[in-house]
Amino acid sequence: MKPKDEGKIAEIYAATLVLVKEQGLAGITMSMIAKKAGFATGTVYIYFANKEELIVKLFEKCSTDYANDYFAGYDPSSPFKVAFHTIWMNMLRYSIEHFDELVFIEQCFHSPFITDETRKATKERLLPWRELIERGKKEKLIKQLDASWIMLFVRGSVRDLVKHCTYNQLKITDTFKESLFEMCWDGIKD
Amino acid sequence: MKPKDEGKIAEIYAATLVLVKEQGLAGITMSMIAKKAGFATGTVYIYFANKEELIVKLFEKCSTDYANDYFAGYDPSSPFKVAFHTIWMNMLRYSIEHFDELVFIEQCFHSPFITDETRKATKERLLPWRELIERGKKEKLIKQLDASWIMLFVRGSVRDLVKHCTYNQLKITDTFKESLFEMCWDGIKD
DNA sequence: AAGATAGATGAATAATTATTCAGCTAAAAG
DNA sequence: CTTTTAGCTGAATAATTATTCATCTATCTT
Repeated sequence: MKPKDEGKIAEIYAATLVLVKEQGLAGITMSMIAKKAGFATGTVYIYFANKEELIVKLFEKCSTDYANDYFAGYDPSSPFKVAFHTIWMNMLRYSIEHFDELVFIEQCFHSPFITDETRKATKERLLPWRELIERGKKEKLIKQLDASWIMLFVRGSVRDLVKHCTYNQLKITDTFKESLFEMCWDGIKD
Repeated sequence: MKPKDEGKIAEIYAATLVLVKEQGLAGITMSMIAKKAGFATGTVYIYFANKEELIVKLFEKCSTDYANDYFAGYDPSSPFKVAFHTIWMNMLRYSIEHFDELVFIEQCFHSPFITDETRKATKERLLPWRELIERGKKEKLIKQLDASWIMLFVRGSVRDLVKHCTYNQLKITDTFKESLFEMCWDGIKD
């Protein structure tokens, strides 16, 4: 028997992400995905039962990758600002390097494919980030605002900046990154 | 002869916005729109040649309304921080009161319906906002960063916060608004 | 090396959705 | 009040897209 080529799943995912970035979730079809990935339409159905399963599985993959990346090198015992900086930079790096995944996740959030439970699970993966913010509040280093607001303030500003830079093909330098960090930090610090 | 009921256009628009907010651009059909608006599918085609025209016209309407609202009560001769506050509050108010339009515009940006020219035109409507930021830089009141970055920093943070509050049905109080404003302001001030 | 099994193909079919249109209705004009 | 015109309807049709499947192919097993 011929073994399943698991590498094809990655190719299907990659093709889907590129197409969604270019056309949006509303603009993609299964045959477009197959063509972009370089094989026949029917092949996609060997790996995924249908379009919905493909989208949902890709969403879950992106969502967990995203959360893992968030906490790379994060040491909860380090000083607050250091820890915050680590996660902030991870967030920025992920947004830049996996821009198509960022767009895909965002589009899925407003689509019939993703259920409320999935949405909730996605948020829960960022719990350590929330806990860090709470710690910053306790240590009186940042403003005494709801942790969600702080998190959204930070993420929202990073996201829109990365979008702008990506669409306008602007190189994001280290100096630029530190300037952005400073904006975020100044915004939340006590 | 029977006159065209121009009010129907508004009903079609409203139905479309609600559906896109609930289902995303990928999840809506012409019959869903007609049903939601309360009349027959064919009627939609009396007012719009096809689905694309409907989406594009609605996008343009939302986009101009948005830009107009941005500058309501804006007096360029007032002190920088006052002017900034006015526009910032307009942005927030619009995002809250016209949340479905916000979602719709965002979805359209990543869709096959909107062309690059339309995207560009949308940005150009916010020119006075850019000019205000440049003025703030000249007056050394805000950081010497690219005006686009400042604008995106502000808009991104506001957008994600409004999304969160809307989806979680949190009431946005005046105190809350001023707290958010302060975060933004602290982030960009020199 | 031959048989067996599961992957790969892409044209055929099914399902969904966009769009049309023949008949119907309401309002304006005369 | 009648005519006329254009809006309205929703079932019918066209177009698009998802999904299947008969056939072919590659590779594993013995």
